[in-house]
Amino acid sequence: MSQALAHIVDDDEAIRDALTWLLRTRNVAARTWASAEEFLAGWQADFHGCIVLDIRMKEMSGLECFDALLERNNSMPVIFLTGHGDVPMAVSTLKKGAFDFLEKPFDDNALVDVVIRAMESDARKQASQETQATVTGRLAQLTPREQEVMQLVLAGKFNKVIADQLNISMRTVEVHRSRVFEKMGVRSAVELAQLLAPGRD
Amino acid sequence: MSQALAHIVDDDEAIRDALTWLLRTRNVAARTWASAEEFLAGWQADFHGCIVLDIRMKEMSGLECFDALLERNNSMPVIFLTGHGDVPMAVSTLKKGAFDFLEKPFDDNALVDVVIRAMESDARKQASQETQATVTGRLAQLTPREQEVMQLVLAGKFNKVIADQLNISMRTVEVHRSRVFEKMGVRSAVELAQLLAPGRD
DNA sequence: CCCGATATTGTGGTCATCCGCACTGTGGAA
DNA sequence: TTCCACAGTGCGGATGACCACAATATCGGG
Repeated sequence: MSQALAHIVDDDEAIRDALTWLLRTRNVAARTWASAEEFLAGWQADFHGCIVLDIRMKEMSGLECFDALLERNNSMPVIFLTGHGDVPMAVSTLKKGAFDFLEKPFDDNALVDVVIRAMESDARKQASQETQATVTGRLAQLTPREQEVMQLVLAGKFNKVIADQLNISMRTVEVHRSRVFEKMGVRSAVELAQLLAPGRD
Repeated sequence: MSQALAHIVDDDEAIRDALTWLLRTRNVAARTWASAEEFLAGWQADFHGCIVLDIRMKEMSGLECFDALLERNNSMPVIFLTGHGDVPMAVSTLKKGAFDFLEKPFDDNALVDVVIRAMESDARKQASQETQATVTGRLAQLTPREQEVMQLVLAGKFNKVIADQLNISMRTVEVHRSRVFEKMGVRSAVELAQLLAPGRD
């Protein structure tokens, strides 16, 4: 997994260097990209940290870049920088999920604070997504029959009822049930319910 | 429970009348308030629908009114209207949870669409909050001892272990456990776990 | 053709759950 | 003082969950 980085996307080298220096003095690792196209080309799904995105750039704008990232299911928080902001633009980006929207000239410390909050937010999201991925992975290891039985167990049905419904014997249900618990890493139906309740698929 | 209303808060009577008419033609019930103070005085926790809030008003501004509503745990979505919007203001209100932020002059149909989406959003939130309130209410009906036993049941412990831990007999645990299921309206520990997993207290 | 994964079933037994019935004790409210 | 909610306890039985041991059967590869 790649390290958490603040990705600075701006076509002005002076700004890139200034921001990088600013963040480094606060112990925030940064990487710079000279254009939206370059960033999108280098972007990978396992990137973590946050993105500082200038809106007015040559060729592809920050807004277009943001839309492209949304389509790729980017998970990193995006902080917009703009010189001539207008309200509808700010509103629409925030409603689309941007983390913040700052107008130049901005306060150096304020930007760094926002970046740090964004990176903390991403770290939290990442942690919960990883546990979620573990659960999903374990679910994938279940055979079709086991998943079927699991659903009925979660519905609170007795083994006897499940057996009737699937036209199999109680003993077979017990075997599947046991394998489900084993593969999912739980030891009771209660734990299973708690594992699957917050964030179903 | 009160009906869903679009609450229009603006000190300009012409605007209030225009918005009311606009919404009525699209079958959205509206109620007007001539100032932030008046609205806050009349506001009740069981209001539902949405709030259309002008920012620049005599005496208390829309922003101050919004902050007051946040402190009262208002649940209705707030749509800001402003003549001379500035970006930081829009950003900060949206980050504080405002539903939208529109600049005058705005498109009539666009505003109505936003109001309708806001009211739909509130209806959904209200529905989930009501089921949550039901659960919380039932939890409140449990005696302290019953809550204690419930926690241990949810931790997946056997009645025997619970009995040891609370220094009581297994039979007593069974009685409490049974009462918990009865009061919470479930028939198994699995249902209980599912009821309490999404949104703990 | 043999192997592994999947699905299935039975026997017999242990442990846990759940429930009705009967009973004790305490502390606060009417 | 009487009534009631709350807490605690024992007995015995019915039912469900779980497990070790033991098997059969299908299917897709290697």
